[in-house]
Amino acid sequence: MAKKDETDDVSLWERLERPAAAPRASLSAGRIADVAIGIADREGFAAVTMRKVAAELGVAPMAAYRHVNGKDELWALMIDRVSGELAPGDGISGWRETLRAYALRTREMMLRHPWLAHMPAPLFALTPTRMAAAERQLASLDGLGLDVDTMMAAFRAVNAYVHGATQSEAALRQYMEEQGWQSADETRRGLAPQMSYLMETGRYPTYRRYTRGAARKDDAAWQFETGLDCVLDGVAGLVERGRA
Amino acid sequence: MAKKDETDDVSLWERLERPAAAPRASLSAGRIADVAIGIADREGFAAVTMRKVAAELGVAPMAAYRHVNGKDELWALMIDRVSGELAPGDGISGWRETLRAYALRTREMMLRHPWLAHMPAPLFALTPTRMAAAERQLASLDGLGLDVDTMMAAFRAVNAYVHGATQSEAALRQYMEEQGWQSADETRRGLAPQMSYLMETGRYPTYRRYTRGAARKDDAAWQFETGLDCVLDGVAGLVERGRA
DNA sequence: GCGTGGTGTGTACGGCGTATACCGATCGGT
DNA sequence: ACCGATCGGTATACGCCGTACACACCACGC
Repeated sequence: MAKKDETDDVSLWERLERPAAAPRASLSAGRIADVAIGIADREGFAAVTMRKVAAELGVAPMAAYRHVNGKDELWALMIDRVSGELAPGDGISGWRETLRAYALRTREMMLRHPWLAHMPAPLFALTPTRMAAAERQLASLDGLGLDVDTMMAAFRAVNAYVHGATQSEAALRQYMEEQGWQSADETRRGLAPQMSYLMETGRYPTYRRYTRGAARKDDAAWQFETGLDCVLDGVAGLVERGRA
Repeated sequence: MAKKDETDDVSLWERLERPAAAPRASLSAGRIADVAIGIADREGFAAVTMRKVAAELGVAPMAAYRHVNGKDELWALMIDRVSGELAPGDGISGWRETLRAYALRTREMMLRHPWLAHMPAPLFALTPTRMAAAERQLASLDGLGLDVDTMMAAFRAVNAYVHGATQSEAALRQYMEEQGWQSADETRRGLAPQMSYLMETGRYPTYRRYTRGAARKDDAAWQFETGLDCVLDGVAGLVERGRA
């Protein structure tokens, strides 16, 4: 009965909040997730293997399955753990400041853990730590005269932008690391063989003008914040119209 | 010499544009990619296997490797093929109409092919068909008084939003399909065990209010377009300031 | 007629996720 | 103080995966 069936039936998160349940265990879902996060940070998403996690814990490959139902659940745990880095400090007030702070911290988190870009997206919604972040952002939009649908749409718009923008930035960084490229120039040199064929077709004149003449081409933070402020300006419009 | 080394050295895209190179082959990179896309559409991202693709082509597992360097290259091909569905029809004019049309079509494309959400992001940048879409969107922002950096930032902002928003929508749909849930109500019922524990903690009052009282909770198109118009409003601000 | 090179095949290797059966230690009830 | 139940970790095994490598075939230019 007890634990095995519990692992099947009860929500992962409910199980997690009963630390007293297993005092004589050397493993725990938290330790497993931490080791997995370490591997992912150091060696990339694909290197996270049930067997490698177990090895790093000095334990047989199957041992982890007593605490985690499978790889999917491990992923959910990794996301939840790492999302603890999201909560911004005190002293922020107002919806714009709140959403902006979360956006910046989300970007930092995803750049610190580039493997997040590979995670199946639905997992992102349902972990408790992520829900807490969502709650705080939603609450900052409360009381401005918006209906709940519009509040949620605004929240989602900002977060969709942040995820989309940071995913491509993180994935590029990770790709650079895999290839051993250290700088933007080195990357351009590495990508040149692929790129030059495309550019020489003459089909992409505007794009070409950008690669030649842009001043902020390598300033990822500027690009991110410029886009972010666009989205926040749009939300501000929504808020004004809602207030009226 | 010839083909094997060529497969290693020359860009995939350059190879593709020489159809005359191999007249007596029964396979081709295009056919392989099409079959792979079919499998991904029907059975999901994880079901795309070199072996399964080969089987569907009635060919030995290793045969595909004569035309495609490995699974990564197959992915790039799949993305490029499917991106042909992006180009919007005629009769659109102005940056806002152009960006909006691409956004809507990108969403439709990603919902038609939910496996796109699982693709490593850098591949998205460098395929010829995607570059063509980028070029057309960038060109629509040209001549408005924006510098190239700002043009690119605006383009990226819209596309980041579109990808982020549609990824989570597509991933949710795919998850529903995996679970056999057909409707929004069925999904809520299926998610309830996970959800109710979280909600009953009382930590997410605003979120709870949304799940109870929202009118457009299941209108994904409305949510997408509301967010999209936010972002476009933000870009409009950028354009106005650039014009001044 | 014959080498040559492009195309598909067969075999094999190492790694993966995980089902299943197992074993010793520990605990609750008596 | 005992004893079954249960829990944490183990050992073994299966069927899949991507792909390296050596080989067989066939069409062609000479």
